[in-house]
Amino acid sequence: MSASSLDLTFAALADPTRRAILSMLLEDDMAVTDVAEPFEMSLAAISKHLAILAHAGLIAQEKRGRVKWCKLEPDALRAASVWMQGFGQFEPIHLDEFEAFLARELDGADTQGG
Amino acid sequence: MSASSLDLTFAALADPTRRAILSMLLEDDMAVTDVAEPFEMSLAAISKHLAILAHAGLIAQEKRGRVKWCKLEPDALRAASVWMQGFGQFEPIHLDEFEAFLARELDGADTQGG
DNA sequence: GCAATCGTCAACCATTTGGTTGAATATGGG
DNA sequence: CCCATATTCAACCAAATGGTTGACGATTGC
Repeated sequence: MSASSLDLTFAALADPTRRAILSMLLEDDMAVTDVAEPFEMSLAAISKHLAILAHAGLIAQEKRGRVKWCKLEPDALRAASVWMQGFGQFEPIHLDEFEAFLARELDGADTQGG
Repeated sequence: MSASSLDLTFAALADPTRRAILSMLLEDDMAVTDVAEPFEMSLAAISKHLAILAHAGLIAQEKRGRVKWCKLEPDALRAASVWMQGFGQFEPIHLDEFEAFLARELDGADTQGG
């Protein structure tokens, strides 16, 4: 209970399905059903994942009509990013690296059956 | 099983005790017993936490004599940092922010009873 | 109005997680 | 050698996690 913001953020990011969802939302806002479409799990499971992401502040959900739109809230990553960079004091990061990651992650995260 | 590197990293970081341990190791290498000292949980519990951090590559453990030394491996954070920054494209991060975080985290992570 | 669509809720289940305790395995020192 | 120290192992436990299914409440459109 009452886990810290960092707890929630890192825990949310620890699941590959949730990271894949964030990657999808990076391209465009999506309805819950559309988020669920590429995954092999039930809509209810995706709905739970989205609730976890929303609770961590990583996405915002807005209901318009019967459709609930999900959009990325990248600012929520800043706190965690601050935390991590404080340790590493890394050189600047290049987009290439990030895109390589996304490619590797998406190549498998959408076929997880359990 | 066979969780990805990012899975392991983020999952390891999701626990406040483990983040507190990393913060401690930021200042100096430490023996397992000394790592455990400020916490209210058993040595075995800390030993498990350290194993999780080591498995995620966030620390290295080297046994010299009967003492097992733990040291930070900040490079392991780079992959996760790359991932996160790709989303946020944040402005440069200042050490002040990080230190503020550490202060807030340490002010409570060592009194968690369960 | 009524059926179809969108999404969540509730109950359930298996597995993982984070902790405990007590015994066991090094290792070091008098 | 024998005892203390340092750490892990093994068994156990409660609670959390990630999934399922079926029923349910909203909303839309014919």
